[in-house]
Amino acid sequence: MTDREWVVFDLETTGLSSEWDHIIQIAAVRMRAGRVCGSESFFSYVDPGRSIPSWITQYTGVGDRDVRGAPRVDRMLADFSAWVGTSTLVAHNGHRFDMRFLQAGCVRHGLATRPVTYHDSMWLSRLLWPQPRLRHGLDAVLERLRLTSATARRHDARGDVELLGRAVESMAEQLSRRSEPWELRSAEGVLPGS
DNA sequence: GCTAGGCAGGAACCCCTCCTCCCCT
Repeated sequence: MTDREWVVFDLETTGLSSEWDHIIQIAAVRMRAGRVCGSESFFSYVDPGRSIPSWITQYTGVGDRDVRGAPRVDRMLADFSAWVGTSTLVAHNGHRFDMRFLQAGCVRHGLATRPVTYHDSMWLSRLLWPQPRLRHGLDAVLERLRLTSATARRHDARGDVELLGRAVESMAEQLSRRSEPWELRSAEGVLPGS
């Protein structure tokens, strides 16, 4: 499963609804052969074209001043798509959150799209720890893996993607050591392209 | 539009429908 290149990414947005809300920050790291390539990262603020709600600034640390002059979502998505190339995307709760925002951005701007394969790192967590009633949120996963960082700021895309990259690395390594067969679920989303 | 939207997964029940909880910002 780790023979393909993976791009682990995280979005910060103005809220939870891909219909009503907008991306304000994206960060990503590339993984090769199951290892995060520290030198290969992607980061951008995104101008949502409207004021960022104060509770979102409190939550993420991202305010109007940060996104002023930043690319709009259509430009960011095009740049991100070029950077991703043929890699498989990975995001935490990406199936229900991040991938929907990527799709919504493409639809909103009428961008031609290409298919992109993705995994949800929550699926990795459920595969590794299938016990019922176990939580699989990022905080719970980080706690089980005993992953902390003195520098990574949670709820900033750069901080979250640093921690998520290490979590994905660790979970993939633990799964690869298993003797019994297993299969990681994948799905198809979209990025700009043709 | 604003602290909220919507899906996944389980239960009950027989193949969909309903319910509850999770998880992201």
